[in-house]
Amino acid sequence: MKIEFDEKRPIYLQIMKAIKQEIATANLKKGDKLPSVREMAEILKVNPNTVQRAYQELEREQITYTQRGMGTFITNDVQKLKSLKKEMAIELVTFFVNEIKNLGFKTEEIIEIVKESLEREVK
Amino acid sequence: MKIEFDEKRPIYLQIMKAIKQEIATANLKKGDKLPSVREMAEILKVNPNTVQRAYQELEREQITYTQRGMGTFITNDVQKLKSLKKEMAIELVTFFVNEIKNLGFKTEEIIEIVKESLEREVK
Amino acid sequence: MKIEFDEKRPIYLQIMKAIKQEIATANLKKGDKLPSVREMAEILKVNPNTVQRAYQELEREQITYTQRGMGTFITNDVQKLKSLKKEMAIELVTFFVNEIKNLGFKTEEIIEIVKESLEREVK
Amino acid sequence: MKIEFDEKRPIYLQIMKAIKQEIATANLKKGDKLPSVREMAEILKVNPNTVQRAYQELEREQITYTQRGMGTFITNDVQKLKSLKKEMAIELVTFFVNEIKNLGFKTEEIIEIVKESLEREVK
DNA sequence: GTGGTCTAGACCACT
DNA sequence: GTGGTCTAGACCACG
Repeated sequence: MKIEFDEKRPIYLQIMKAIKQEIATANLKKGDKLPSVREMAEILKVNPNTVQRAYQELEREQITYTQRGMGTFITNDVQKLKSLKKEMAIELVTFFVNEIKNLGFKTEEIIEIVKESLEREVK
Repeated sequence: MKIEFDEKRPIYLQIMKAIKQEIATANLKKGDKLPSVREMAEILKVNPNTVQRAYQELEREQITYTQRGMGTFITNDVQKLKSLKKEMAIELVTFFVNEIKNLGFKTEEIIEIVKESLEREVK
Repeated sequence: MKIEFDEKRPIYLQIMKAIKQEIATANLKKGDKLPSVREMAEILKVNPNTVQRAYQELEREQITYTQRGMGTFITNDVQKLKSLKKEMAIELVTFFVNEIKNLGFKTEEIIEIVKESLEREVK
Repeated sequence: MKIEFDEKRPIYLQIMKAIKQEIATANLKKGDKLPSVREMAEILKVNPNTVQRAYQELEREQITYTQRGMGTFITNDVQKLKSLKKEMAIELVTFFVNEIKNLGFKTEEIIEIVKESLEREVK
């Protein structure tokens, strides 16, 4: 796992997001063990406390669970994992649609803009 | 002008954004006078320093200009104002496309999701 | 505010609890400002990070809110504050009743024991 | 014996507590043999080290004793077993009374709350 | 080896 | 001055 840190946003949030994306793309599956706090800290060239913070928040969101002395694991609640991808997508899309409407674009225009952007990506 | 502040993100940035959106939707036009720092501060129930900061940054981006003793005005550079809308849209869309791809969605799916979301909005 | 730290339990949890008790006993009321992180750290002879952690968790529980650059305040949600006392009491009592039943005491005995203990306190 | 582990509190303490409760409710009597460390570990789906630790501490508190090659047994000191129940009850009650007073409840109120809670339990 | 907590000290952006 | 984040380094209990 590699992360290009944004420098502006809290690192622990970026770690959380990266892990969530790994789950969304099924690179991380239920029950998978995450690297230990120290390992991950070394991988990311970051202080262990920062990783700890990220793991803690993930656990609070019930995306991971920890077993004393064993490590941190992706939850076995498959439903949770499925809904995670959906939730992230919905949040992202509604944010996007809101913002773009605030700029005064109409429905048809928006579709057009997105298509354009996607084609540009393909190149 | 009313803003629902997020409290988590810098207030001055939220003010800047709101003003830019007013410009994008043509509620604010070239040469329009902005409320004075104090007026705006009172309207938004915010510290004058915060408004000051927002105005300052807007001027640095050459979206506004100030005339001593007269106040702060939207720039007369029409080109600037036009490109503003486009820039904001592009930035938003590329951000969106990047993020949604990171979630593992394919091109066709993305269009579908956006359409769905737009239809939901219409209701 | 003074706290006698337990040494066994996390300090930040003990700080949180102390603040909640201040609220329950109405020593802290809606909108009251808490000492700044640094002040409180000095008062309690504790590292600022530890106080920070306590404040953060309190905010997550919506018992406090923070205003950027202004400080941390008790929530204005009176309902929340009222229910806080009730919640704490209920949690405590149900815990107690559960535990004491697990020891095999019967209803009448329990009342008796509590009364005894209260009389002892009075002395 | 079944235990629903809390995962937040040390497992070995939870095992100790469960055994003590079995004694308090007379499900375990003087001289009774406890399951071997390995058996118990399998029953509770727990690392044998953890059970070992629990048994060790129980022995340190002279609640059990071990005979080499024979296993671990509840002490024959009937006095000890009787006082165990009393001790646990006293500790629990004084803790409860302390806490509830810290919430600002008065003596009469406390009795009332406990009664209410007990009635609710009966239903 | 594992996570959890804490101290010390620092830097930053915001008000 | 305020909260928020981070690093460095340490200690602890647990498995």
